[in-house]
Amino acid sequence: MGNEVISYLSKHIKLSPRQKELIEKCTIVKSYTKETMLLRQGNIANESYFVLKGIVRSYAIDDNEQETTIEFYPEEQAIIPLTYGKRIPSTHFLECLEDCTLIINNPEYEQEMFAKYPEFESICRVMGEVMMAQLQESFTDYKTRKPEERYLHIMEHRPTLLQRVPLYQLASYLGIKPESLSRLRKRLTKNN
Amino acid sequence: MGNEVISYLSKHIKLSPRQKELIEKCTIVKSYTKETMLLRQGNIANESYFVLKGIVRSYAIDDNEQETTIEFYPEEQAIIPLTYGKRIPSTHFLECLEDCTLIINNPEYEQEMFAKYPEFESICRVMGEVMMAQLQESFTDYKTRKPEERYLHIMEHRPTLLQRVPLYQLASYLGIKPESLSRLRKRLTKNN
DNA sequence: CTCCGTTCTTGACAAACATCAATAACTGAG
DNA sequence: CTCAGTTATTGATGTTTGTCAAGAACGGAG
Repeated sequence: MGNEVISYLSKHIKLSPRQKELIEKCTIVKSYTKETMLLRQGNIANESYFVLKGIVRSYAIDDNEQETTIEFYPEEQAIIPLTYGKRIPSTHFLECLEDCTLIINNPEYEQEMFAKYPEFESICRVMGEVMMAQLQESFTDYKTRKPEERYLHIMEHRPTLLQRVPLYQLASYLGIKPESLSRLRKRLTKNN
Repeated sequence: MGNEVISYLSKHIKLSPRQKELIEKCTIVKSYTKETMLLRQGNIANESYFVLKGIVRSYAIDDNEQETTIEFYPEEQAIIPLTYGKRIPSTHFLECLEDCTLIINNPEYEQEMFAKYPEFESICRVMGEVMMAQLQESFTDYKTRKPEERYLHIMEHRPTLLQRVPLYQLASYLGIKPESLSRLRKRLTKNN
């Protein structure tokens, strides 16, 4: 069951057999139905996740009631809420877009693990660095590309997203209104 | 000399006297003149930094030779390049916009520290989490706000930036062309 | 199958930004 | 002080997105 985490981590660091065993032993897995809210804006985020099956969306609602999609997390993605482990209210929602199977983690459990197995801290640090690099890369991408280019980039690199996610959510992810995404898509099909 | 790092870290975690001593002891400080390139696109990033004095700009140049400013790092900011500690070429430039005094770190030195003082790993992990939260917050801000709102946000929260940074660089940071920033500023002064 | 609510598309028009080109303001070297 | 190079502003014009409104397509409940 924890094999997916191991395969995820192995892409970034070498894990000893002992560490693999450790991870396998310590994962807590839960399942959620579609539309479940894992976290609401304003609540305290005391869990982090790793997606084994399904897809989770992170989004925020601003003062004008506008929804902004921060990220889609499909299989093999770690989700660490912005306010994870802090005592401040969350700025984001976390919603299951499909039935999901997730690995759950929380700060207390984490601390326990760190104390029991010091190597765990290195693993978490590396994992944090990986996520950081990914986040910074998407930010750079976002600033560098126009909405149309961002759409094409997704078409190329995450094509399954289009089948799994409603277009109005994709639009808010791209930073445009649904109407604009619709026209953008029309433009692209005409020019081919 | 390392006092600034301690004051920075103390904002986020409680440091024991021993840890403070440790940090003070282990910092390597260097100075650079204005316009020094700390890192070039395509090179390997084997240093991370903490700004004691001056301001550093991170930017990328895309296929169309367009410059995109990723971030400005003034005093009390940590700089960890996207590709830090990896063997892949950097996607970013790092440039001193003023004469700078920086604390230097590198992966080997880090590892040495981790081995010598295991508590150092916790400190680094927390620091990583803080940076991650900041990054995610700016990303959300960027997606949520229009260029004009982003400009006003900077006016309010980082007013000194306007005195220290050329407008064309600020424009690329806001995600618009210099001409548009110029008009935006004109609009704002007229309406007051 | 029908109906209702959600999601997606289309149209018309306004607002903001991009682009190209010219000029003005500023800065530092000599 | 003068000149050259960089940085900032302004103007004219086109493209893209936003907005408001209406209708089409889709999907699930009954």
